[in-house]
Amino acid sequence: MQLATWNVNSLKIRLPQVLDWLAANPGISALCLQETKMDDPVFPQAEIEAAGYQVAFAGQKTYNGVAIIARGALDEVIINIPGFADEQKRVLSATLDGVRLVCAYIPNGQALDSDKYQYKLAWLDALGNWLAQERERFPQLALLGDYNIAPEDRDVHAKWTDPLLVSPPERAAFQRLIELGFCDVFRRFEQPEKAFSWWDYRGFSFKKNAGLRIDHILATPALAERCTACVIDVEPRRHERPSDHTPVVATFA
DNA sequence: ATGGCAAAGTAGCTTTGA
Repeated sequence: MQLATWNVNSLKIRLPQVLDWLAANPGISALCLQETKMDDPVFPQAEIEAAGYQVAFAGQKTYNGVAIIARGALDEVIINIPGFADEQKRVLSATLDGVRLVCAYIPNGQALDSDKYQYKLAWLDALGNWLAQERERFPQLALLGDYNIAPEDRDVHAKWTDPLLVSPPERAAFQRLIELGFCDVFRRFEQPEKAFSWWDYRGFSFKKNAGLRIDHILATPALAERCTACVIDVEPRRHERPSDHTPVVATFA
């Protein structure tokens, strides 16, 4: 089983790239998308199903929007974090072959003095509270998405000066998930130095590999022990008109 | 200190992202 996450920064623009990537990677069991940026009535469900997949989605125009594309049936689909009032469509959960998938687009935060930063921290608190329960209901659970947090300094290129995405409260929120028992499966394996999942569109950042690792796959212990590989696939970032993020893929026995 | 790039909404720009 292969699980993947990709912030596509508009599915309207990126749908052909998503379908091409799935065709080139036929072993993918589920692909979690963030920033689809489209309302449900215009979601390209028919095109995705025609390619041989099932899909669940929770859309919003302009901002946010999440979806899960899967090879099999997606059961018990839930939108957002239960009990946490949120206008924004940022979380979508479903069960595939006994594995609970949580697709999340964690808020960016904009700036440390912004209301959006406080929203981000409150949001992460609610996510942690909820997942503390979900991991009991679903021993095999993966949290896949754009976390908008670079957990450690090695996940950040040397020229990054903005405190956002690396601030102690943001990293503490990530660490809390680790303390709940979730495993950053990427770090279970030896990885190249300067492995990033996002590069700014500006200033030839990708060419210079000036990026951040902010897209992650966290797994409960029972699922993490099945993990045999986790890689960042930079190929789509080389494409014409790419998303600024690239897919992260984890393989499970 | 600032812009730089891309996308969306909407029609000359602004807002947001990370």
